[in-house]
Amino acid sequence: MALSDRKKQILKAVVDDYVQTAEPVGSRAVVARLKTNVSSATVRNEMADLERMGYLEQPHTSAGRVPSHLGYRLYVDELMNQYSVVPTEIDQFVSTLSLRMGELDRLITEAGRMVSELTNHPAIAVSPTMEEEAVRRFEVIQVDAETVVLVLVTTSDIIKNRICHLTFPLSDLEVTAANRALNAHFTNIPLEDLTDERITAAECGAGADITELLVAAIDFASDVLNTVMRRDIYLEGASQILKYPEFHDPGKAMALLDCLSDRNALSLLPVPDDKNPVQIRIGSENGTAPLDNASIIMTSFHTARGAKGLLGVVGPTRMDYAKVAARLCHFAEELNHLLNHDTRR
Amino acid sequence: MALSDRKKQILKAVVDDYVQTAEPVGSRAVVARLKTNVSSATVRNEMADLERMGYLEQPHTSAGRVPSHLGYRLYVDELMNQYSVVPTEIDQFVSTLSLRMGELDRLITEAGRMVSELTNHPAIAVSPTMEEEAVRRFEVIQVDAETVVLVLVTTSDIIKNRICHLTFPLSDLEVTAANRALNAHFTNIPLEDLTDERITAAECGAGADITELLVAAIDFASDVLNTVMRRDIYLEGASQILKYPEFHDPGKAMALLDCLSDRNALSLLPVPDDKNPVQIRIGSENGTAPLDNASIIMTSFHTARGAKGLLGVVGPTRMDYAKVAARLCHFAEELNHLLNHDTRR
DNA sequence: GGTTAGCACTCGAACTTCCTGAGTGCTAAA
DNA sequence: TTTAGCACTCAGGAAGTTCGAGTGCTAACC
Repeated sequence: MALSDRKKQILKAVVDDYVQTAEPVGSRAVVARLKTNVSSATVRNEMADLERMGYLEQPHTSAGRVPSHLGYRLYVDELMNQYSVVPTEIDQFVSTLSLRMGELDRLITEAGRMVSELTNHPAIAVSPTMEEEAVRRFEVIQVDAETVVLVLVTTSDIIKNRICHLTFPLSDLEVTAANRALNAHFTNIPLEDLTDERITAAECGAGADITELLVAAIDFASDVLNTVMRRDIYLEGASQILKYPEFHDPGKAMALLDCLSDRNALSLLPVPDDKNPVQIRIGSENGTAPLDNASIIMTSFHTARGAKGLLGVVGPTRMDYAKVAARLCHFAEELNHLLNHDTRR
Repeated sequence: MALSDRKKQILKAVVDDYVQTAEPVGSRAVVARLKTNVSSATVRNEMADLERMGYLEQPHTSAGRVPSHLGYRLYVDELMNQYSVVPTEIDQFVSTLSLRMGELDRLITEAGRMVSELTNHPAIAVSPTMEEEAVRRFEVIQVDAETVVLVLVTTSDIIKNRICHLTFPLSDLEVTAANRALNAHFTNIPLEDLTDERITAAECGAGADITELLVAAIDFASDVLNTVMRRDIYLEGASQILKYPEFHDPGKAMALLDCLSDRNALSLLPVPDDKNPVQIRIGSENGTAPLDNASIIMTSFHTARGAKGLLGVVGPTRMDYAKVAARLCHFAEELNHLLNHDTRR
């Protein structure tokens, strides 16, 4: 049973009005917002229909109507305006971020921070990962006799390092040997194959006593792969949620923030795919109590190596979906540009 | 004019009670908390004195008393109990953090996260820096023909890296030359001396066309030094503030969080020194409106190279100073241990 | 002198009651 | 099918009331 065009217009008007005012919308307000010359009584009848169909709700008899989750869903899927993004915001986003290129972790949190600032919502950022990650390149850098820095580059171009104090001084030769051994035996193999036997094997081939260094390096590598493959999730601009009257109740606000600050919050997020590059999850669709009055919009971005990260926002169900989704899309796009073309700076 | 011992005991009782209940404290509650057998009337007289002296305040005539900032100050300086920290908490702190050693940035935020969790307050963490920072060591690592990773270690052992795509392929020889040139000409000189003239000079000595690489490296170095010398400030567990009734008003909570999320929040923080390794700033002592009802406790930690970072918490003025300060001290101490002894893992 | 019992007084918090007005649903006419 | 009209509902605010925790003061007491 399809909705008449007028019903859709009325639903759209209700959502638009409610998003702006946060107050239940009455029939007169809808009339004021619509161009057509129908009376409020007509609108009332239509609204009663929409309520019966599940698109609107009434907080109490003598109040106006509020969109239901179903109403928002229809709005998001069919009705909402295209929103154009102000270029200055994009500029701001790009110029702030281009200062942080090269430090991937920081870039992600910084992107979250900007998104939060520019959308006025708390932002969620998830660091990019690939399904299978391995070490692509090892490097041992000697800082002083007993100190080295271990650097490794992963398959998806993430670079990590660790400073490492040894109990024995190392010669140049040993450093070179370690370098060769590490790159020969421990690159391009998956995490689970970084075993002790391999270390022994590598060591035999090296012809120098560098066990300590090798062990440290492999230890480091497995830490890194563990960390990298465990996607990190960042919540930025949490306090923004307090701007919205639906979260003025500190209990609700805390429940929301706590559940998103959790390291396992990832499982709560909708993940965009090729068919839906922007995922919108509304209220109870989130499937967990603290998020019942919240909506989440997520997009993805990817690094040059194809690792996929996520970027999104949380807000009240009464969220300006059009505006926020549009911005988010643009930001993700710009992030892709930054990550893929302009790698030097 | 010094306070009598009994007055001090009464003040202490008021603070202790108020910290626990968040309700103005009446004379009877004080009597119940004191061991001495004085009547509530006596306590009332003393409390009236304490109010006249500025240590207590009365929200309204028919209510109990609340400590003033001055009262908290005296409490903190002279009266509060020594608090002993539960070892399990320290264990938790240490074991979580030891997983993150070697990534300094992450370590700091993670430390903040733990502090916030274990104290139930939002935590502030400031990344360590030295007054003067320079590059101690450069390394150019070739990933493929046109791609290198630049790694540098700063004076205070911070390690940063950047991946760098060049327009020309590089030979092994050129990489070695660049390495040598960078370490010969650009280590141990302060940020402001990383000038173009030096690049030209270095290049002449190198005997190979590696300008592009050198420029990129120096560019990177100055970025890093800029970033590193600009102390970064992290606010973790922001939502904790909502636990406290004094910040149930979303406006106040937001004002507080916004002012601390700001990148320039550093100037608002008390900085511990040798004489006061734990700085406590109470309410209006903070000198800015959004922090009038908040107190800040800060301690410092330092890296092996002596760079000093900060770790602290924010809370309502009605904060359990004894408990929080004690924990914070222990955490900072453990962080020092981790950073200075146990660098390998 | 300091300490205490007793008492009148104060005033916020919580609970009523009342009123207002926005908004509804329904009916009957256009 | 639309509209005007009207009776009805009910949240939210204003005004009034009560309740009780807590005070300051006085006068007696040690």
